[in-house]
Amino acid sequence: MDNVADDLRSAGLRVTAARVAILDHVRSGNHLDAERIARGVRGSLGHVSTQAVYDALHALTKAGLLRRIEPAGSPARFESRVGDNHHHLVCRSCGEVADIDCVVGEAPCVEPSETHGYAVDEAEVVFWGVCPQCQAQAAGSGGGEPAQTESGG
Amino acid sequence: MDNVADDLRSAGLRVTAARVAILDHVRSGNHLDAERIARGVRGSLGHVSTQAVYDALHALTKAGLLRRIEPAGSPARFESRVGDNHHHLVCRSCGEVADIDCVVGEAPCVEPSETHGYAVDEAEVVFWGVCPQCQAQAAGSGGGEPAQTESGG
DNA sequence: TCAGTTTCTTGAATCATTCCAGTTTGTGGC
DNA sequence: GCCACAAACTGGAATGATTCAAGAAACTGA
Repeated sequence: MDNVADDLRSAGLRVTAARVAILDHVRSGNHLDAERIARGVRGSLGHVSTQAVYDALHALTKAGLLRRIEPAGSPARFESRVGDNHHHLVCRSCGEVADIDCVVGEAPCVEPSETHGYAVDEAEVVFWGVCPQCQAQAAGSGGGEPAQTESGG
Repeated sequence: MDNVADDLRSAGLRVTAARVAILDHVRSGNHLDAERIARGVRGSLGHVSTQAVYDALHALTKAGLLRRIEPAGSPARFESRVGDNHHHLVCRSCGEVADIDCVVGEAPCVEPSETHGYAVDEAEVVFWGVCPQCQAQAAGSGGGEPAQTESGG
């Protein structure tokens, strides 16, 4: 528990109950959105304002202790695995997010063929699919309705 | 111009002035957001409700005539290049989006190392950087403030 | 032209997130 | 342990993108 406080300190951030709880919460249950984090933190601290949660999340993200990911069509999520440029697997049905290690080592991902003059500093890869649970549910309900299946491309 | 109407028809959509104008507009100026599209369409048709624009964009996207992209932190954008699974280059400073052909052919992009049981059907790659214009501006203003530089990973 | 269905209009609502002003709390020095 | 300062938190309102709802208008095929 205390290493959380330590991490905050070494990142140059003040150690407050809210921040400790938030960081701890994100570390124990990864890829949570702001609301879920707020709820969890309130469960342990009693009361924390929404604003405090957003503020802390921004501070932690800026300090490099959290990483913010934002899959299309769902609110921002936060994860504690920072530093390695891993990628994500998002379920179209339930929105669940899973981590994936860099696809082919690392170089190919960050080396676009034409940069159009852009100064590229990061490559973000998101795989879209259906998670095992939703697959099972869809199969179990006789091929029901797996939320949205836009079949984009 | 009429091939737009044709495309609508062959996609099973009714041909209305709003839809023709919207599809035409997106094709001429790519990667536009809903508001910009609405403004442009109003410029040619006089008046179109915001709702009609969103509705048409959804219909066109669902029909496969448009593709919706949603870079983190900016409103949804629409592009007319569908079918090929190309990727995108997004400017951190101004939000501008550019197309990039698939990085390494196509296979590596859609083949994550571990799928965690997910049924993966699409890989989305977004390169983050700074566009030439914003680079020039930043250099011109003596290294000013290029919006946000979160230095994520 | 008629009927039926789809699409558009207007207005309000929703959701995630941010802004503001004032109070509280953590931190370092004494 | 106490003080002062800056950072963090509270409560409330606001913003921006998008969606919902109900009724009017337009498109399509007969």
